[in-house]
Parts: sequence; structure tokens; C-alpha cells
Amino acid sequence: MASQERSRLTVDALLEATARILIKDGYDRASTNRIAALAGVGIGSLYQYFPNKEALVAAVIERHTQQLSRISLNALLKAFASPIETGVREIVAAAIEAHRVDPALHRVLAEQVPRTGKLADIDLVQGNGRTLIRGYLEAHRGEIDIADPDLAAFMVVTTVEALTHSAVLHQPHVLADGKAGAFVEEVTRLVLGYLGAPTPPVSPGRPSPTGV
Amino acid sequence: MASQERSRLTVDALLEATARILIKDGYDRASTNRIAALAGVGIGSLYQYFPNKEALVAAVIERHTQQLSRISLNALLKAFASPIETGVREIVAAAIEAHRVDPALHRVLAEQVPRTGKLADIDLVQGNGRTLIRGYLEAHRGEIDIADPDLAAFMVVTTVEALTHSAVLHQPHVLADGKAGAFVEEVTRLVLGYLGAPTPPVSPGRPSPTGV
Amino acid sequence: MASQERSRLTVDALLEATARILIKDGYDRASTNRIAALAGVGIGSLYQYFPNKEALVAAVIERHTQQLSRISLNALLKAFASPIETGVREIVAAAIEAHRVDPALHRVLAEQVPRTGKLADIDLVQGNGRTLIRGYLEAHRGEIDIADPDLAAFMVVTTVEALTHSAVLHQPHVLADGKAGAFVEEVTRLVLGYLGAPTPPVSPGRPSPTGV
Amino acid sequence: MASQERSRLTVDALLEATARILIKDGYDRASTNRIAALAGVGIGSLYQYFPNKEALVAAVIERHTQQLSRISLNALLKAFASPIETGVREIVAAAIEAHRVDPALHRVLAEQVPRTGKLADIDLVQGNGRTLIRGYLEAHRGEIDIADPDLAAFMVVTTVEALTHSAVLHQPHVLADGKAGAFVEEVTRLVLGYLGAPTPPVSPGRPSPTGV
DNA sequence: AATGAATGAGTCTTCATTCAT
DNA sequence: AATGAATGAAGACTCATTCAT
Repeated sequence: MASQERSRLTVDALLEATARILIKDGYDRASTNRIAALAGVGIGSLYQYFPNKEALVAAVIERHTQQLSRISLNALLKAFASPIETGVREIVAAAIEAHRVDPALHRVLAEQVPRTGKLADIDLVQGNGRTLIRGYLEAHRGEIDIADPDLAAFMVVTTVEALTHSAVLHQPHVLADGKAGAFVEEVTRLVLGYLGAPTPPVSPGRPSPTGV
Repeated sequence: MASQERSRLTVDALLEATARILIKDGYDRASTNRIAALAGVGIGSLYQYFPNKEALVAAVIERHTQQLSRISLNALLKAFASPIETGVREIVAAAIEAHRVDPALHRVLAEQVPRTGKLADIDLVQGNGRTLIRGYLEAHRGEIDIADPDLAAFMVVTTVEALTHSAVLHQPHVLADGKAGAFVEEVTRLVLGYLGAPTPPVSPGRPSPTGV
Repeated sequence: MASQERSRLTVDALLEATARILIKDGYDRASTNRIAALAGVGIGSLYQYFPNKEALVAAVIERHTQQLSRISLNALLKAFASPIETGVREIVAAAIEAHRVDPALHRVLAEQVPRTGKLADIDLVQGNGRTLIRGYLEAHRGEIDIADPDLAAFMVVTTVEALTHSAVLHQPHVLADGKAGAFVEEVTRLVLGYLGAPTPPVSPGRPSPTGV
Repeated sequence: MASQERSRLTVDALLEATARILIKDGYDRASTNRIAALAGVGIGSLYQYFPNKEALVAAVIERHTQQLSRISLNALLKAFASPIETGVREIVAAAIEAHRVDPALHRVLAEQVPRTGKLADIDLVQGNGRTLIRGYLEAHRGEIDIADPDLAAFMVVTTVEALTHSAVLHQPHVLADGKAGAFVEEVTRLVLGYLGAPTPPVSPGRPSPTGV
């Protein structure tokens, strides 16, 4: 039916408008009326599809997270076949890539959206990442030296997320042209070291071939 | 003068009331009127001491951060004299201790206070930690293997902050009675590994003597 | 034609849904959209049959009133042949019976539907009752002692309506099993007394044979 | 303190404005913003004194009821000393007088204010009237012939309220100049008849000396 | 004839902030 | 210096109604 198509368009317009307003005005000044206006849609339509502002923002987060997840997931799947060293490097590179999808939106979502109500339990990235990573670590247990896979997964996911998030949002110079590879290498080294895997040597100047 | 004393009392009452309401009602529902009421002070007085709500919250953050800093700083000063392995362990333990000062407040501050306006550049913990850590690393360069002290400091601070924050707020079981030492050890191992310092062996069951 | 039949079904469904929602949610929260949904009909169809919400509610009232009227009318017709004492008793009994048709709906209609616009002049029960009663009183003028039949009709109708309405909606205990007859007797006595007809004696314990 | 005086003025203005808007626009169109505007007060002030629209209207009802009660009460107190016949007549006259205090407001309150939430249990007039009337009847038991004082009180209060209410609001001609006394007489006769007290004779033309 | 997506005026309500006392 | 009554901009949300399909 044509009306279904129309509905989807309206919803899309709303999500897009929400993201844009979130970026431009911040969470607090993002009013549902302004969002509807920017979406070119009556305020009533907004409430036809979303029960309240929170749900709308949640949907935007969901959509954003989906995109990040796709990237992380792909990397994770590839990594499964790779040995630890390569695998970790790919995962780290993917984490950075994911954070670069829409950094402006990512920043508002991370820094301004209050973790309240339905928005309380949102992990912008990690989501089910921890479970997957644990699976990966267990699958490669022979190559590494960990006692508790669950704890190790927590450590790795938290660390990689924090470092890549912080680098992208707060230390952009660390990822400037040609330096990204070095940063990937640095994070990879940290993770491999923690996992007890043979670590590549410290090599400041030499840009990694991975490139990112 | 007595009036100065009285002023300080009023300000203290306001800060305390703000913290309490922040914890109880969340940032969004924390109105200046309610804060003043809980502080036992007229709303007018609130604005005598703070130009606006943002400044009030900023002061609460400032006060909270001060307390954390005191703990971290002490640890850092002690660590300066210690060799890397002991020093890092002390710093990690201190980071956890700091996060435990007022976890409820810490959570609201971290999860609900929007990083907007004057509140944009607030680091709840790291603050000038990074500079100090860099100094520490440089002072102990002989014991470790790092190329870029600045980058290393960023890595260490970000990592330790993320892990301890996440452990305290999201993984309390990891810090349950008797297990905190093990967690400190785990984080310490990660940091030492990264720094290229001789790492203590992986030891799951054996609780570390540090105790935290 | 089949379509006429279908139309009637749709209208019936709408009226029924309106009554149900009125009872369940009250007048204020009874939205046309919800009514249409409950009726299993598109909102557009609702407006095909009723120009606006007021008309819809008016129709529900009309339908409800029709049912009450049927009861009252039957009683009135029978009463015409009966002498005053029996007649009044039958009318009173019928008034109670009428109020019991759908008390939940009756209550909303009486207590929540605003008497505004087209709904201004609605008498839930009395309707043309007054005219009929006057006719009845005039027909039995010999048995009673009244000066102004019109005034008397007003007095009787208003009184009986108020007493039965109040009893059914606010004093249900007065109509509990076995007591209804006594209440009919009480009201009857009041009316007969007013009309100057020979009044049956005050008899508390003895349940009237009428039974209601 | 002056501020208390100021508060009272604001509240009074709000109540007055509410009553006026209620009368002029009806309940549904009476918005809190318009009420505040008419009261010459900021909308915020309205909510400083009343938690919501319902409470505001409840206060108006309360105020109105207070006035009616004062009238009824006075009559009731006087009646206590009078014999039944005079007493009832005074009470009936007072009931009419009460309904005439602010008929326009009384009408909206009676016909448009939905009996929902806190407004559910509002009796515009009867209030505790029933209890008082029962006391009166019991005190004069010697003069009358009733079996159940509680039931009798219910009958009398309901009847008098309905008749006077209906007369004032729907049958104004019955209370036109010079005719009010006759109506009082009519109602009195009905009540006395019901109570088994010696009834004054039916006297249509002769206007009662009471006058009302 | 039926549908239901879309509309937007209008509602209640909150809260940071001001200022006369 | 303290108070708290007053403010009003602004926001989230509802719902009767329309009209293109």
C-alpha cells in the first residue's frame, strides 16, 4: 500500500530531523515542535509514531547504534578467522571507524542525552559487543593467557571503547592523517599485552601498514 | 566576620541540597526552587550566590571533583617515590577509591548532566591527572618502554578511568568483598603490560595483598 | 439494499463503542479515534455518519433515553386505566426500573456529559413525561385535589425523577433485595400525599406487595 | 505581613476569574491561561496556588457551596425552634434563596463540571444538609409521622433540592414576581404531606404571606 | 463507501529568574 | 542580606477533524 510508504517517509524524516536538531541545538533545546517543523511534518504526526520525546530520541539512538554495530560486527566476524594479533588490530580499527560514522551525533548522544527512563541502559557501542568478544577470546584461548574470559571481555571492550571514543571526540590530533595507524597500533599493543599475546615491538615513527 | 561565616553556610547548604536533589530526582527534575527549599533558603538567596542553575551545578561538580582529586593526588604523590609496578597499583587502587566517594552523585553527574555551555569541558576525574601521570611516567622512564609520554599518559589515564568507572557503576560484582584486590591487579597488569614493564603473572584465584 | 443494512451495523457499532468508552474512560477521555477503533471502523467512517463528536454522543443519549422512555411510557399507558393510587405506584416502580436499565451509562450521561450546545436541553428521563403525567392527572382529577395540573405535573415528575435517580445512583442500599418495594411505597406515599389522594398508612416493616 | 495580603488578593482574583469564565465560556473552554489572564495574573501564579485546573474549579465550587450553606444553615437553625409547619416553610424558602445566590454559576457547576476525580463527590447543596435535616425531624418527631428518620431526611432533602433547583434553573416563570410564595407553599405542602403533618389547604390564587 | 495518515490549534503545566518588600 | 510572590516563555502532548487514496 502507498500509505505504508508514506508512513515510512514520515518516520524517516522525523528521525533525520531529530538527529539534526540534536546536533545543532543540543538535547535540551530540541523540542518536539521544532523537530516536527524541521521534518516538515505536523506535530501530531510525530506523536502518531512516537509516544513521547524519549521514544523518539531512543529511536535515533537505535538507528545510530545499528550503523555502528554493523561495522563492529563485520570486523568481529572477520576477526574470528584471524589469529589474535591480526584480529585485535582489525577490531580496534573497526572501533575507530565506527566512532567516525557520525561523530557530531555520537557526541550529543554520549554527552547530552540523559541516561534516564528508557534511555538508562543504552550503551552507545558495546551493546552485545562484550558477548561477542568473549566468544572470540574463548575461541582463541590457545594464543592468549587469560584466567576469566568474561572479565577479560569486559576489560577489552571497555578499554577499546574508551580509547577510541576519547580519541575521536577529544583527541582528534591523535587520528590526524597518517597517524591513525599508529594509534591503532598503540591500542592493539595495549590489548595484546593484556591478553598475554606476543606483542609487536614499540615503534613510534613507523606508521602501521594497516592504515585505517 | 560573622556574615562571611553565614554566607559560607548558606552556600554549603545549597551545594548539599543540589547534590541530594540531583541524586534523588535526576538532573531534569532538579529545579532551583526545590533546591532552595531543601536548603532551607529563599530562592532569592540562591541567586545571590549563583548567577544561574548551571553555575550551581558546576559548583557541585567542582566540589565533587575536588574530593576525587584529593584522593588521586595523594596516591600520585606517593607513587612518585615508588617503582612503576607498585606505583601503578597504588594509582589504580586510588582511582577505584575515588569513584567510591559518592557513587550516586558521580553517576548523575556522569550520566545526566549535559555537557553544554560551561559544563562542556568537565572531566569528572582525569582533570589534570593526565599531566601528572605524564610526569610520573617520564620520571620512571628507565623502568618502562614508551615512545611518546604524552600519548602514553592519555592511554593510561583514559583506560584506568574507564575501567574503574565502569566497574564501580556498572559492574559492582567485580568489586564485591574480597574481589576488589583481584580487579586492581587485573587493571594494574593491563597498564604495566602496556608500559612494557615486567608484568606480574596472571593469577585468578589468589586475591592480591593490596586489598584496596 | 445490503448497503443500508451495513450502514446500520456500522452506526450501531459506533453507538455501542461510544457507550462503552464513555463508561470506561469518562467523557473527557473518550476520543473519537478510540471510539472508531473500538467499533472496528475507520475514523473516517465515523465522520461519515456523525458530523462531530457532539452528535455522536447525542445519538447515544437519544438511544439510551429511548429505552427509558419505552419503560416509562408503558407504565404510563397502563396507569391511565388504573386509579390514582395504583397508577402512581406503577409509575414510580417504572421510574426505578428505567433507571436500572444501564446505570453505568446513565451515570456518565448524568454526571459527565456537559450540557452544552446541542446537548444543552437534554432531560435524561423526564422528556415528554411531564406532558403525559399532566394528562394522567387531569384524567383522574376526581380522585385528587390539585389546583394547577401543570404545576402538579412538574412537581411530580421532578420529585419522582430525583428520588429514583438518587436512590439508584447514590443510595443503592435503599434498593437492596427486598427493600425496593418499601422504597416504592415511600415515594408513592409522598406523591399521593401531595396530590391529596387517600394515602396508605406509614408502614415501615411491612414490605409492599408490589415487589418491584 | 503584606505578602500574605497580596497572596490572598491573587487567590481571590483567580477564583473570581474562574467563576466568570466558567459562566461565560463554559467548563470546556475555560483554560487556565485565559483564567489567569482575566485575573490579571501570570499563569505561573495560578499554579503557585492551585496544583491543577481541577483544584481551581474545586475551590470555586467550595466557595460557592459555602455561600449556599450559610443560607441553608441559618434557616435550619431558625427552623429548629419553629414547629414543623413553619420550619419546613422556612427551609424551603431558604433553599430557593440559596439557589438564587449566583444562578449562572450554579448552572455551570451543576450542568457542565464533570463529576470526575476530586470533583466526583460534590453535592452542590445537600452536603451535610441531610444530617441536619434528620436531626430536625427527630427533634420534632412528635409532630410528624415517620418510620425511618434517615430515609425521611433523604426524601426531604432530595425532593426540596430537586424542586428548588429545577424551579430556579428550568422553570423561572414559577418563581416570577409574586408567585414565589405560592411555589414555596406548594413545596411545603408536599413535604408536610409526606411527613404526615397537618397540611395547609390547597390554595392556588392566594399568595403566601411568606413572600420569599 | 471506507480508510487512516496527517494536521495544528490549543491545553495544561514547569521552572529559571526577577524584584519589590 | 534575605525573602518569596510573581512571572511568562516555552514545552510536551491531545484530539477533533480533514482529505487524498
